[in-house]
Amino acid sequence: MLQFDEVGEIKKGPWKAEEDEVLINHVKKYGPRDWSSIRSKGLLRRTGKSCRLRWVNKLRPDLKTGVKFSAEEERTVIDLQAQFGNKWARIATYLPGRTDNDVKNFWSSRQKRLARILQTSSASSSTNSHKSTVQVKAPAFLDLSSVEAPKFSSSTDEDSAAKSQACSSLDDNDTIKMVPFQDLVYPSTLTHEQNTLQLDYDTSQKKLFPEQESHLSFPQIPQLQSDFSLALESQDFVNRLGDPNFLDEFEPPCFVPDRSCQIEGRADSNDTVDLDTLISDFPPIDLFDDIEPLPSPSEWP
DNA sequence: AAGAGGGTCAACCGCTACTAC
DNA sequence: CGTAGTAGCGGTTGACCCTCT
Repeated sequence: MLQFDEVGEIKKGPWKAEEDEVLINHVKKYGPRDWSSIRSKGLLRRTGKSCRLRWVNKLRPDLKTGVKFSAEEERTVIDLQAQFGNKWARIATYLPGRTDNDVKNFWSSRQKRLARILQTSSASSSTNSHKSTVQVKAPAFLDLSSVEAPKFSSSTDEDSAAKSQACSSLDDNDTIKMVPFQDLVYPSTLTHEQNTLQLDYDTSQKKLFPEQESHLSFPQIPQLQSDFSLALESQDFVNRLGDPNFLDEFEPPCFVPDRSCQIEGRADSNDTVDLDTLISDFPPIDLFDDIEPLPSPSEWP
């Protein structure tokens, strides 16, 4: 329903096609400026602010309207948000066709989703003191015998160092390399039987990562998953998931389930988390905290 | 089929920065 | 330098749509 300012007859609410047309004509004539003159000339009963917003967010000719954020764009936003914070307008300058409003809405949705998932996860594990178990059902073609259990059950400095670099990622040649990643919690044991990987977590291991105590409940798999998420964005990588020898490229404790795998978290509950959901929901907000800052905008291609 | 819940999007509001006088 | 007007930005809200139960 349209609203009117009692004093100035300011029109609010959704824009009509006729109003858009007037606005577009004004911009064609004078350029994207003098927004308040639109009202003073009696062309529209909208404030200058409202006109500017409408142009910037909806009428600009170069906008990607109705197109979802690509994986590349999502990565860019996550990356730049880690670097710049909530500077949506600045971030939007790196994304052709996207407005600050688009970026803001994307981020806000993502935050809500993450919050909801983490809330659910912590609720599901809150009744369990020190143990949680995650099972990964791998597709038949994966040879789980090639997966070795990590040896992270003690808390020596050596292991701690190993943990800090125990996250795999892809280099330019799509091969796996180890990179520092401190946000992971590793299973105390990893066993496999037929087509199921079982990861047991001893959540009492607070000594190693006291600052990560909040992560020592269920969502360990999402944290591992963040790495898969990065990896799976390489199409070639995805294609090779069907290769029976694929896992041979991985070093323990890394394993890469197929997208169709189901991951079950059993922290005193029977939660089932769909892998695709996890992939789309991660990497976590702080995933990029430990990587080097991006080059300055002038250095961008 | 209907209601609830969640996600997305457009638009507004309040504040700050900038600019002209 | 101070002030008023304007532009721009980030946060928030509400409507609408879709999915699930």
